[in-house]
Amino acid sequence: MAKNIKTRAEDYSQWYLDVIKAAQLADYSPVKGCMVIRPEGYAVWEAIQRDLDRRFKETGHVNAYFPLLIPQSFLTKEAEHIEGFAMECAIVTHSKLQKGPDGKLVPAGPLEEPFVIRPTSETIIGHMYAQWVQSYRDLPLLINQWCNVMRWEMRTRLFLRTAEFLWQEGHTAHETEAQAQMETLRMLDVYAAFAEEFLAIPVIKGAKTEAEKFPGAVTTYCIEALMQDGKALQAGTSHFLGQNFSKAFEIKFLGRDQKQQHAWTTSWGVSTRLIGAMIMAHSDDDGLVLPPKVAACPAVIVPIFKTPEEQQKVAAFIDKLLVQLVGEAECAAAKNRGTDPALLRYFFDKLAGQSILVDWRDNRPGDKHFHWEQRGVPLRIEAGPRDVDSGSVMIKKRLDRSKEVLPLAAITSDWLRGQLDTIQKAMFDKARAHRDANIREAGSYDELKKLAAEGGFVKCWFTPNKETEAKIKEETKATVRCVPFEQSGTGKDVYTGAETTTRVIFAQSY
RNA sequence: CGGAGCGUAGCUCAGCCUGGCUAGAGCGCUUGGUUUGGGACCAAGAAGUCGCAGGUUCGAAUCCUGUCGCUCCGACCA
Repeated sequence: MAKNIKTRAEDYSQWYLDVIKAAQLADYSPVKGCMVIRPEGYAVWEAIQRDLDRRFKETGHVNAYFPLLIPQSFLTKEAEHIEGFAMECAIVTHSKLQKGPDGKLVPAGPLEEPFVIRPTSETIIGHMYAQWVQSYRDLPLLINQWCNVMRWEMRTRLFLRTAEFLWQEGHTAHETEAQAQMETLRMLDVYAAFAEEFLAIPVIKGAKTEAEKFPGAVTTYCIEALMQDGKALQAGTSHFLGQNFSKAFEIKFLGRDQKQQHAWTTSWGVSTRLIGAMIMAHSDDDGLVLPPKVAACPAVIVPIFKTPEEQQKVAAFIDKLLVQLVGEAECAAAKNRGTDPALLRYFFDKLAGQSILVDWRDNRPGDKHFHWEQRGVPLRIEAGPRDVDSGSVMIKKRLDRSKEVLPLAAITSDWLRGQLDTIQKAMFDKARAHRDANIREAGSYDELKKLAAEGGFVKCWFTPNKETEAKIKEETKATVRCVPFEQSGTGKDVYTGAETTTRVIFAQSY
């Protein structure tokens, strides 16, 4: 039992923070609501970026960068958009600091037009697209950017909601409505596949209701995940923006019909919130559990020894093990990287940025056990004098705490890949089983109230409507997380009793 | 932004109510030694302008006012 982590049953919120702290994923910053993402945490973001970016390229997108500062006037061009974001904008109003009468620095050089720090980039990108799009031949325009954005949140939580966060935002412009619609759904599929295959988090795809959609969108689609405490978490969104932004920013082109028309645009994004989702979906009372594909270190080798003689003996044994896992060339290269000799890194998969660590630190084996366990490393390979004598190693799995003794010859790179794949799949299956066990149906409003209070996804017949949703939220704390794509049949609206063809998922959410 | 709680060493906290010696403990850290297959032990040592700013007082970690930050609950949101 980890002594620095509260259990989920004791205090779920504290558990979440303890896991982050124990794994050294992030730290608080001196600025309210902001966080420092530490190397262990940033490695998770890099893994996410690497895999998602590949998926974006595979769907024909290219990366670019648009500036942090947006002229304030841009925000006002789309009415719904400004209404949605006005309350959480940070504004830059001055260009310099000067010493005041009391010697303290005060802002000086007020700007003629204040800049808003991007809460999202639809406006500035719309402005640029208006210049870049002249003809139907310029379309589609498929651009993504990786950047930070700022939303002045009142209540923050590490990774799940911070004032500044990292994300990617894709912005596309199309010739026809159908093409933009198709793009919106295509990227939602990319997100869903990514969440399930890479983060091992099962998601439900669907549409947001009018009340929950992105300010300025015609339709917002989302992937919704269920956390271990029964709360839902929006893991990604994809917006069909119609012509709202192209009209606000004059993104016009000469069509095939020789007439000027407005482009159809989309935008879609996922953020560092995914790291929070991953933590809450998989971790346990002992700390972080990383899906193998996310882990920068998928396996750590822990030598066990007492005397210098034993250390030498074990070192020779581990050298053999490493040759089997990463090859001789990498073994030689690893020793010349100038990193901490007590914590050597051997690249296992350079493209995926994954390396195997060998923990030669002068700690006790028990310390190392907790160290790597709390950091979520999927596999531990232990080798001590007894193992050397028997020609075997001890394999310990983070996910289920299982132990297994295997002959040295069996521990090859293929074996490791196989193990990691198995663990990845087991993690997804486990999360899906939890999710499925927590989807329940409500036939009446009383039942919805009861089930929503218990947590989990609650399915029921319901025709979305802003006023009713607000009332239900007030009474149950639950909101419509999404209107799933799969729909069939009819039933009685859980609130009004009227016949409806729409089934939705309610849940309390993050 | 409303309600509640908390800010004292890197971490967890005691001391505050009832103001008064040089501000404490455990863990962690450093050094030395003994140890080492699931969070070792002994010894020595470093480390704090008691969140910050005012005020009351001969004297403030302690009382008062303000302010900032964190956590939880609510409203808002990726």
